[in-house]
Amino acid sequence: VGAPAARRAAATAPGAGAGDVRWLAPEEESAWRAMMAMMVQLPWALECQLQRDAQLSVVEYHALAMLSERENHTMRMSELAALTNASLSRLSHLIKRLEARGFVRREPDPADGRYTWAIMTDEGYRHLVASAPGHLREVRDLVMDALTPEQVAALRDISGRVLARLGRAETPG
Amino acid sequence: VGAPAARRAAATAPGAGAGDVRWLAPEEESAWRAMMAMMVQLPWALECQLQRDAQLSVVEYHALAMLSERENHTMRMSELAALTNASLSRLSHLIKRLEARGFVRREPDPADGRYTWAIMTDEGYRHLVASAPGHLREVRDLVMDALTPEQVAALRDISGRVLARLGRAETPG
DNA sequence: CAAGATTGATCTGTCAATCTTC
DNA sequence: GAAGATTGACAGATCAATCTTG
Repeated sequence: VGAPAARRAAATAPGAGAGDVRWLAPEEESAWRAMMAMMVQLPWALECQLQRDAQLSVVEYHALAMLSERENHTMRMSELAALTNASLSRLSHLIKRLEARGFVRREPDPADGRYTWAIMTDEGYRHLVASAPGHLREVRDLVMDALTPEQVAALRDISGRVLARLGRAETPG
Repeated sequence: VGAPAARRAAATAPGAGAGDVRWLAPEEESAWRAMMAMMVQLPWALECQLQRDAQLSVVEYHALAMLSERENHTMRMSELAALTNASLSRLSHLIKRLEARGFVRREPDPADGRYTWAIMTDEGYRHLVASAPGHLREVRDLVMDALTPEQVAALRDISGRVLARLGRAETPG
């Protein structure tokens, strides 16, 4: 992970537990660099396409897509935040913007006032439907069509394993 | 890619070229969702660790790491920007901050004043060396140790293919 | 005037309160 | 008081100039 020069130095460094570090093997190093580059450039490309063609960010699109899968195009803010990998605070800001554009509206849950329902409007739905083909084309073009079916399956497994590690740390103690 | 509900609607939509869209197969859909979640959560986890333990962002760490690999810990701003997947503007702001902390300094190229050299200081190098083990541990823990050697190799190939697609679009015309 | 680099305005996300409801 | 949700202040990235050098 970067810094072969730092590696040499750390290998001879006195304290700070540097001695028990297992550095990356060359295959790991190259995999890591490629993955990091992809994780920067791919989201960026998706952002550009969606912004240009649909004036939406990827999270905004994702939020609308999640809502479209629900009865009445409705979901609690907290659940929507979890599904879009966003903090509640971020989602709140984001939905406020979509609300100003008329794509979503909010209502407190009549049964339990602590909850807020995010409700996609018909206009929001139309916008999503109009935006979907272009976004999908980009995903196909940059990822799915670049990979073999075996690689797509491997990608799912790999992502699943990494996500399991990530989830493990979330509830410390 | 999201919106199965939108898929149904788009399938019956009249115009706008929605008819020629090839939607994602179920295996593709699940791979895509897992990958997207990973691409959000993994960078975030790395940011948290580095920020907490070394007061560095991932890009900042990456920039220092790239500098550490060069003779005299020196590189042109434009080259460093390319290697860190950052825009020149972003790097300029970023280096300014690192400069204020004494980790880097800048000098115009004596031979060609258009170029600027970014030079990592000894203090910056010491900080990088001190930060590397913790960052590496996180990468191992969340990714490398979660995967088989075959999966690591697959990840490199997959990333390479996607990066090739991404690179293809950069020079339009 | 083309390319490297910097700057300032703006937008978005994060963080740390705060508010509300149960 | 705990959980869902919102808010405002701040930090960082982008974009569109701008400046400089060759």
